[in-house]
Parts: sequence; structure tokens; C-alpha cells
Amino acid sequence: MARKPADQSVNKQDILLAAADVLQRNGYEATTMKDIAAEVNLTAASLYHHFRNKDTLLLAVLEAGLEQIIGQIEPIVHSRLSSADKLRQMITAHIVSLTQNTAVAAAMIFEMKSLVGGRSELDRNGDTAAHEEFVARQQAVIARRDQFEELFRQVVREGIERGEFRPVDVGIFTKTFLGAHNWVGLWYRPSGRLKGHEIAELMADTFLRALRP
Amino acid sequence: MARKPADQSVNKQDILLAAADVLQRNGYEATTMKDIAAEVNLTAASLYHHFRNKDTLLLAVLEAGLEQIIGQIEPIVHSRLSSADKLRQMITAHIVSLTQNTAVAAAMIFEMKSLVGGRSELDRNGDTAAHEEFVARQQAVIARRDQFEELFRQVVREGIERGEFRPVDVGIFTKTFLGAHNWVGLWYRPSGRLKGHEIAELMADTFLRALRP
DNA sequence: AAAATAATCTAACGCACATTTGATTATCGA
DNA sequence: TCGATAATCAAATGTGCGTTAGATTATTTT
Repeated sequence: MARKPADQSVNKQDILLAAADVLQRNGYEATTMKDIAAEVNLTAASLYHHFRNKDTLLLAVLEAGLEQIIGQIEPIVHSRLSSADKLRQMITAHIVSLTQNTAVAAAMIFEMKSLVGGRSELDRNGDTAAHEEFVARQQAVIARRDQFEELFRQVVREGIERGEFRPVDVGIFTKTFLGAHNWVGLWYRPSGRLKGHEIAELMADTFLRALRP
Repeated sequence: MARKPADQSVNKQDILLAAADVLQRNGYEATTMKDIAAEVNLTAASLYHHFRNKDTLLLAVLEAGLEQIIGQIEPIVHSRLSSADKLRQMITAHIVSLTQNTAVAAAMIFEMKSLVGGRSELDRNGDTAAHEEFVARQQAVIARRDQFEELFRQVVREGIERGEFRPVDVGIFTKTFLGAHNWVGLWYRPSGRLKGHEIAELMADTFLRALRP
């Protein structure tokens, strides 16, 4: 089979998107390096030029997805809007983002837990130096996920203090709507009855109503 | 190693519970037959006396979990309560059930999708007879999951017709609170600040408020 | 243009895992 | 009590997958 001569080389970003795609379809364990490589017209071996190993690749997918969404949410928190307006915009941004990249969304939902409790491949081999760096990045992602959640909690708390919202259990209420959001990433289909922003609006209505004093 | 002579034999139910437990911790692909077997003090080979293969075992876990929760919800739907009371009881029953058996809950959330899109091991081997039976059971589980969701939709619709609830998009609203519920199964810890029934109450409050005309 | 580095490939390795085989022990119905 | 069936095991099989080694080609630097 003749090699395509000018098939220009692939970068990490391409691989991350492809990986998210395959991950969404198959889940981490069922996703092979070959699957991911095929998606970008490479061989499995070539991926190791870009990523140390499979676990690191997954981690990079999660990191990228997390930073992307936090980048969208954070400015809203620190704006001068009313708490209600903030929350509405945050909810919308989150859901729209999830529906626009369901691949990354699903990867984050399904694979995040493998960071918390899961045994990773590296656990048994002896490269402790690389392993420790990996564990550190792993914990950083978990911490970042918590910070993300805290952004929402902050706004709910603020709204209660300002008297815009009724007093609710901030932790539970936040987990309630974040759960609803994440779930969207699992059932949303671009071909469905409603678009992402329409779903977002309906859900924002629901939760802002539930917060009315 | 001397065999324990009177270690009485294990039944399918035991295996299903053990499997759900391991599944929760590791996810389907990362769960080995040996892991499950160890949980009930058997060897991997022995599991094949009870289940045709690994896929069938997963399927049985999902079937059992689904029937369990439907059995709890269905009577409420057909009772004489107000729609609001029905919904409150259904929400509570669902969440309490999820928190009482987080193993099965997580398995259902994470592994259900492998029924929809995933490639199962059997896909490539040639036993078409067994394979077709498997596919049939697989589709039955998916259909049953949809029926479960329809029970909730039904009550929301009924409440709107009776004027108890404001008119909402029934499909989206239902997916909203079911998403919130399922999420509970992923973060709930028995050692946490609130018990299952307390969480259930708070969430029911949220959604019933959002439905007020 | 030479040297250095980046990107990719083919081929091979080793291992963990699902599954099969065939034997062994327990239980139960007649 | 005996034959049948259920439940279990140890051992072997085959395969798919992550990963490595080493060579080859492309690109960038000097």
C-alpha cells in the first residue's frame, strides 16, 4: 500500500478530539489505541510519539474538556449581573457546550470516575517517576472538577444572600441541576426535536423557578 | 489448598449482587470474570456454570436492577393519589432505591449505554443462535428502560391535564429530574452529610416547586 | 546542504483475559 | 443406595491489546 506522501502530520489536538469521539462510542476500556489511531489515519504505534501511554491520553482529553467549559463559565461568575441572570447564563453555557461536544462531555462523565477509584495500567509497572507525575495530574483534574462545581455553588449561595433565591441546601441543589445537565450529554442527539439552546432554556426555567423565594 | 468441604453453593442472585459491586468499582470492560468470581469465592470457570458468558451476566444485572425499581414505581402511578403526591413518592422511591444499592445503580447508568451502541464480545463469533437470543434480551432491557421513563412522563402529563402542574415540556422536564436522580447514584456515599431519604425530599421539593402553576 | 529532530511505519513481545475442556466432588430423586 | 445432575475446580487455549524496538521518511535549524 503506497504511503500518501504529503498527508500532513497530525497534532495533539487532532488526536484529543478523535479520542473523545471514540471514547464516547466505546468507553475507555473498550477503546483501543488502534481505534483512536485509525480515526486520524495513523497506526497505534504512532500515537506514542504524542502521548506517553493510553492513560495519559485519556487524562489529556479530560483536562482539555474541563478547561474549555471552565473558561466559559468563570467570566459569568465574576460579572456584575444579578445572581439569577448569572445562573441562567451559566446553565445555558454549560448545556450548550455539552450538546456541542457530546464526545468530550460523555468522556468526562464516564471516565472521570476512573480517575477517582479506578486502577490504571501504570499501577503495576515499575516506572515510579512517570507514575507519580501521572498521579499528580490526575489529582489536579479532580480538583479542577471540584472548582468547576464550586463556581455554581458560589452563585447559588450569593443569590440566597442577596435575597434573590429562597434558601436551599446549596450543595444538593447544585448537584441536582449539574446532574440534570450532565445527563443531557448522554441522551442529546443533534437530530432530536430540540436544539441545545432550547433545552438549556427549558432547564434554566425549571431551576430558576425552583429558586424563587 | 484444602477445599472447604461444606462451603455451600452459590446461586445466581449472589453472583448478580457481587457482579454489580465489582462493576460499580471498575466498569464493565475493566471487570474480569475472575474479579466477580473472587467476590463469591469461586473461580472464573465456575461462573460459566451459571451464565453463558460475561455479556449475559452483565445483562442479567441490568435486568434485575430495572425490574426492582419498576416494581417500586409502578404501583404509585396507578394509585388514587394526586399527581403531586404520586410524583413526590416516585421521586423519593427512585432516589432512595439508588442510594440503597449504588452498585446496581451505577452499573445501570454506566453500562446501559453499552447495550445501545457498544460492540459486545459475541459480535464476532459464529454462534448466531445464542447471539440472536442475546440481542433480543438486550433490546428488551432497552425497551423496559423506556417504559420506566414513560411512567414518570405519564404522571407529569396527568398533572398538567388535571391543572395541578403548570404546562411544561413533558419530555425535557422528565429527563431533567431523572438525570438529577441518576447523578445521585454517582456521588452518594452512605457516610455523607445526608441520608438517601433526606436528599430525596430536597430534590422532590425542587421539582414540585418548579411544577407549580 | 548537513545535521538534528519530528513524525510515522512495520514487526514483534508479552501478558491478561474470556472461554473451553475434562475431571472431581456434592446433592438429590427414585 | 445408586444413578443422575449440579456445582465446582485446575489447566490449557487463543487472542486482542498496550507497548517497545528499530528503521524510514519528513521537516526544521544552522
